[in-house]
Amino acid sequence: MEGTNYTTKEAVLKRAQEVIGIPLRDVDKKDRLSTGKGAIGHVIEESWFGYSPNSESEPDFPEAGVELKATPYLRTQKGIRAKERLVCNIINYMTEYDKTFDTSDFWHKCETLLIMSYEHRYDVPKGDYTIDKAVLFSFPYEDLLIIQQDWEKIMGKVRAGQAHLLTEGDTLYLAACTKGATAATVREQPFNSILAKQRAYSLKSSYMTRILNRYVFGNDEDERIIKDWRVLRQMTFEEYIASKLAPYYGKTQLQLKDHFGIESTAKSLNAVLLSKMLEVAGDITKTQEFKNANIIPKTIRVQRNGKIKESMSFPTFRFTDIIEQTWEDSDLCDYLEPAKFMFVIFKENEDGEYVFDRVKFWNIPAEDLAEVQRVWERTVEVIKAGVELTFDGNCTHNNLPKQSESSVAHVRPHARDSHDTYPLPDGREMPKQCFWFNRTYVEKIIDLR
DNA sequence: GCATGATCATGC
DNA sequence: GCATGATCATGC
Repeated sequence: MEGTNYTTKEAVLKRAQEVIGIPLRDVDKKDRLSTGKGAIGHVIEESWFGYSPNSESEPDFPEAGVELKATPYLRTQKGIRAKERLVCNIINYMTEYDKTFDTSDFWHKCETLLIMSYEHRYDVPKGDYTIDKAVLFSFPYEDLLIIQQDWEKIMGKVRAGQAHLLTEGDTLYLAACTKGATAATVREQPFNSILAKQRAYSLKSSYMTRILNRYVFGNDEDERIIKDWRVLRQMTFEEYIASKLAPYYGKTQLQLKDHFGIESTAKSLNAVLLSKMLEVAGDITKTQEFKNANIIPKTIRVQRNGKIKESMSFPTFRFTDIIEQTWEDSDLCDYLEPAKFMFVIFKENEDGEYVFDRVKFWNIPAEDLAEVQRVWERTVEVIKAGVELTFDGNCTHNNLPKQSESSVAHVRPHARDSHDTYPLPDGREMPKQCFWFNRTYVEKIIDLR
């Protein structure tokens, strides 16, 4: 049974707000709290609103047109952050593709959300948790335009017979995340006999962080890149960025510096240049669009010989953490799969100066993510078995996955020096390491080979 | 010339 | 003090 006792948005919201501050162990009548994933949502639905959890295509309160979502957040030094993506309904590839956004299952179910948020606290029993906020959420129009573009992109792949190639990084705010008992849960798709992973519509955790800050906690807005959202009726976000930057293609770093009157050091120069070109006052990575969509800018410098000198690094990992993780919930997968990279490409000219060539938006394709997974799993194996370290009098060599072993990724040190270490599970110390994209793989991504 | 290990520089 | 982007040094 669905939440039929609450037939208006106001009635739903009123009831929701009455649970604020009550420890969940006092709310839970059916001893649901200990049941793992989704337990808190179930407690609210069953014990507070008095209906059984459903996974149908109707919203939880059909007459009121409201979908209930209990969602956790974290308090960090940098403020409120969503703990995870918000997962909505499973995508029925077979029926959804010939709908429009307005008639889609997603919009039917999630047009209005009742967001009930609670703080996730490690080492605190779930019974002590309380719902802290309950708000009705409708998507602001400027976000909705991007979400519609995201929906079209997802359906574009389904219509092209590529549902099996969907990944979270394809889109900006609304994503198709995997959902199923195991990674092997698959479904049919309409234009290809290859079975595709079961996926659900989801709001990226980066976008959820924004919703929580702005609409649930009422914190200040970050600066927007797109001041007048109506441009998104004419073009996609990526096209807009490219249109703003294109006039500067072909200029050297020095010319751009002069043009904008910047006196900056090498490291932050490119970030500052980007901000100027996009007419953003502050830090480009702090804008709404970049934060919402998890866009990670990376500068790539192409040498005169058409090659890239260096591989691309990612955050370091702790040996003792990584062996506790599975690939699906690993830090690396969390980082890479939903990320949208913005490569800012400079090319060296005859005079040895770096010329702004272009930007390229990119996210990792499913098959390459699978290769990263292979490298990651081998890394975990080696660490679990005990890394072999040999000192040749100069350098310490190891047997973690090397660049020569994969076409995509490898593991290498990323530390201040060889004394900047993390402990191995057996107690030995090893210089901090991280995953890197192979130099040659980056060259392939930006069409150099 | 390139892979691999090591380290520097900057900003928060 | 640390994370992160960037780069160097050595040996095959």
